[in-house]
Amino acid sequence: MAIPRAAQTLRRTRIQEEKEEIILEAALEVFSQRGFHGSTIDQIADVAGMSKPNLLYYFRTKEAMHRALIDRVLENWLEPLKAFDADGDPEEELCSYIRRKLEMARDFPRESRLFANEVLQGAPHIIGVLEGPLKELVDEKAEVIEAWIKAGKIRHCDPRHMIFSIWSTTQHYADFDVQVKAVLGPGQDGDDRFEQAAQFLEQLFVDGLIRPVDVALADS
Amino acid sequence: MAIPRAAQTLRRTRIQEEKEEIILEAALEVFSQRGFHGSTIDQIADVAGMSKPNLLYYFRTKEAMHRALIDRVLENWLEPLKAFDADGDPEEELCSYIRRKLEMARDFPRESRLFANEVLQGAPHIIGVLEGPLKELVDEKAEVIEAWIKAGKIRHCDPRHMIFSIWSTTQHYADFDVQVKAVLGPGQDGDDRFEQAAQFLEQLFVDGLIRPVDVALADS
DNA sequence: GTCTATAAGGCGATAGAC
DNA sequence: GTCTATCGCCTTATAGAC
Repeated sequence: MAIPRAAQTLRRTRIQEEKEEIILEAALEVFSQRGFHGSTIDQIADVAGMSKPNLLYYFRTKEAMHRALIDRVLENWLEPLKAFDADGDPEEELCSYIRRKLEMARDFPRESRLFANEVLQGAPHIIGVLEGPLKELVDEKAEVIEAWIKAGKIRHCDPRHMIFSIWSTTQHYADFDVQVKAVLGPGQDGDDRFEQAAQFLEQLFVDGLIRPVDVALADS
Repeated sequence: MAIPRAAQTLRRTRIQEEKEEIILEAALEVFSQRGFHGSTIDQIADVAGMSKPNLLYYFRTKEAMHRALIDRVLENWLEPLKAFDADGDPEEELCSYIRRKLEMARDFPRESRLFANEVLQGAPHIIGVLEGPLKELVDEKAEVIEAWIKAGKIRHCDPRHMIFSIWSTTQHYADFDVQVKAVLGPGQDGDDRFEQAAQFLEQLFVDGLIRPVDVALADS
């Protein structure tokens, strides 16, 4: 028996949730690859193994599907930055943040590309998130970094641009994966490039932002 | 008088070139903002101030327009990396490359987004360039950097991932401009963020890759 | 060279049977 | 809940007058 639409947002059956899960998984696959405008409901229906009208039974419009997907993915996406801790050791926190972000680029490239596509095209659906929750989160973490600077634990630098540089360098391996693989050539095994990236980036950020402050220059 | 299509590629009149110029400028505006699939010929025609059939007189298909645009923009886009010189001082070369790339992000953000859109969606139209000319160029520059490393002029690191990190950090300010502006907030005047980025990135890369090798740690 | 008109097909969304 | 059929719009591309 059909359940009225209004009730769906309040209480959903297990089956409904499973179907929505399948649809959103397919939507992630398609939206992340071709962007919102480049994607069609047909493509998503194909991937989901369902008919187009059936998809539109669960999500009334293409936009609703996209919005639901964004909402669903956004939480996990911001988690690494939230985990950034003021009490920890700066070098350890920095490295662990880089590592986490690289792992996400490796394990959840579609999520990264979903947001990249969105932001690249002007972020029409999430501009509110960027100016609200995201900005507040960055402001909060920027204060942590400022405190480290004032305490002499890391070099003086602009905390916000430091965060940008971590975002860009790590997400690059998800968003521009085709280019990375093309430039590195075919001699690579599996996920080697992520290991190499981790090593390079940890060195870059640690030596660039931390080491010169409190560690004497000993070995090369 | 209509000139046969076949002749257009061989010899074009000034007027034809000017018209094509206008169309490609409009195409850049639209394609860079919405990606290939999200863009319509109508939108490009509007921006160009011409009728849709008129556009299709100069470029027979939407794909042809896109291809011509990519070809046209690609040359300038690779120039900064080509200018990377083995004979120069590593610190100077590195800084000047970063500065150049940041200037391009500031002055030609549409070109950056055009490629970002393309690569993000799997680079269907330029995969050949990535695997051919781009890879070769990077290979060549990687050797320069390797030579610097062996000469003890910069720290040991992976040259290709070093190039990736410069690309990603600088292009971030073009491709994700909306997000950068949202996070930095409204208190910014004009292009301040590019100045801040230049300062941060030069410090990061110089201290992270060069200074520890041959400069004693004196001042903080 | 540029226009209006239109063909041909893709797409989002709905109708209604089951 | 899921299907087939279809509406109505948008988009690429062409035809043909000027």
